[in-house]
Amino acid sequence: MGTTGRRPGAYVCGIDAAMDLIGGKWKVLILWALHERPCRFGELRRELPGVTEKVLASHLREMEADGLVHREAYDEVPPRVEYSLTARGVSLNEALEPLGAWGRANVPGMSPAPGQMREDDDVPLVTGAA
Amino acid sequence: MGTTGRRPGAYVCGIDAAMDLIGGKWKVLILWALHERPCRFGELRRELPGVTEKVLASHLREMEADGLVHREAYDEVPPRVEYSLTARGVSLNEALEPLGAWGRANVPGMSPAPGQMREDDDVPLVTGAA
DNA sequence: CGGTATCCTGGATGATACTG
DNA sequence: CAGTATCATCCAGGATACCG
Repeated sequence: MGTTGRRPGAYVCGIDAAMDLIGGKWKVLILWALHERPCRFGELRRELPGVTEKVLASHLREMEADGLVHREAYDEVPPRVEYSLTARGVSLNEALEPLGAWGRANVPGMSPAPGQMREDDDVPLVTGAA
Repeated sequence: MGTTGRRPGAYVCGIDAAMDLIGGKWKVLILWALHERPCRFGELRRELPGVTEKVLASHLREMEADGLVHREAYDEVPPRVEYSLTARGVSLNEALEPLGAWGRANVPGMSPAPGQMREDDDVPLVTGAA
């Protein structure tokens, strides 16, 4: 699933183990969107400009299998499904924090034109949770 | 270069910006190895079981271009080249710390058989650099 | 030793169409 | 709305061979 293709328990260090869970092209963005608020499938799709249903669904299923995302299906008509982060997902997101900060500080092309940016770029910076 | 293919400055958040720099299959491992000590090309190759020269060279060139790795070529016979981390590389490595800790704690298949593991799994945890 | 030059492949990603 | 099914594509990564 990940980027490394090193899945079968042959990880060299914790980082590439974690990387395998977020290696998908949209996974950190999903984590990101979901950490804001639970989202329905369609909402999520709108949050991630350019993702296709197939890929989104597939990523979501993988992340669910990895225990990062919780899927709640309501048996209604029309159907409604809500995705949210599990505690594990939240903690992963927090572990990703410093990397995000580093990227914001060190990667050019991050400074977005005002009105063009996602304001939610300032994150909680929690340290107490899992 | 990265995993996202979102390079041209169209990053959604700092995390995927950073991810783009470490998305290569061996990049975090290179960062990892180099944070231990500067390495020659051949050493590096031995550190990363399974990497090919082409890919290693290519990753190294990208990381050099990204300002993460410094390449020092000594004009000797036989040729000698030493790779080391730049301050930027060191700081990225540090930003990766929490993710590594998360992976070690949360991903099964990480608990290595004694003697099979890399003991260098405990890292400096420096906070003052870069 | 420290690479570069080619060719090739798998699998992740994308496009499109269809369904309960 | 929330997906699944199929087919097409792209390219990072790998294999191999050769060079200064």
